[in-house]
Amino acid sequence: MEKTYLTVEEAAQALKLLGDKNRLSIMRYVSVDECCVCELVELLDISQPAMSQHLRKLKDAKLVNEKRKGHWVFYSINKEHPGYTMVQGVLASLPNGKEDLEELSNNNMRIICD
Amino acid sequence: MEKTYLTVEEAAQALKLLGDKNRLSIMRYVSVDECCVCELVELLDISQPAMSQHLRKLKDAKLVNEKRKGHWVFYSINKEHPGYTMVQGVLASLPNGKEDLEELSNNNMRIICD
DNA sequence: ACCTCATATAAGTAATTGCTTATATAATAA
DNA sequence: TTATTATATAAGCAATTACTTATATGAGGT
Repeated sequence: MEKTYLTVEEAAQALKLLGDKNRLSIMRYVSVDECCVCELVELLDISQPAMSQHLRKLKDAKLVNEKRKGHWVFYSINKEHPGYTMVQGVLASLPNGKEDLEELSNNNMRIICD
Repeated sequence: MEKTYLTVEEAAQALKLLGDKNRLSIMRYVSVDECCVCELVELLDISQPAMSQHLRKLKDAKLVNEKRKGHWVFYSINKEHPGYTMVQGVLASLPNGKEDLEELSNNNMRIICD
């Protein structure tokens, strides 16, 4: 596996997006499992439009994938992004989002959206 | 060596600073060797006040150290920063700044400032 | 067709950003 | 002291940011 580099511009563009605590948390969660918008709203405690706007930025930068399932739209980390390795490195220095997602499950809050 | 985590806020603050191509390049250079302001101005081709302002932000966040030597002020990466490991991970996905610094040396441009 | 739910978009706004130009400070040399 | 050099700071400004509220879209159920 050959090591490939990002340009400074590419890296800076991705890092700028990660340099917001809400978006960084979104990445933390969608790197564990795909999440629907309402789950992320629940986890981060921000408004639905604010969440939608953050997700659009991440999607425009191709850092996340979008997938519709009926009413819901699920987002997941894009492992094909050239900066994926860098992003994973960043996320590795943060506590894993898995616990928070499991807590959502335990409270039967995954995909409630009511 | 126990693994320690950053908070999302701590990481986001550091990443926001890295999310600018000029500051990211500064970090790229000062991680290789300590650099004086005029060298960084030469390397990045931005104005001296703009450089000074970027350095102040990095210094305020303690991502870099400052050291005076006569006329010159040298900056170097702060290995004691809690986010140092994360920063190194980010820089590892970029081409090393060493070549550019060596080119400066070859052109006898290190600490000219004239 | 209509209603509801999940999500997206639009428009407006206050705060922040990264620059510019001009000036101040700090260190050394004459 | 005065001059020179390296760097920092101040003030101003256009662009960008992250939110808000209001409205639109898209999918499913009745």
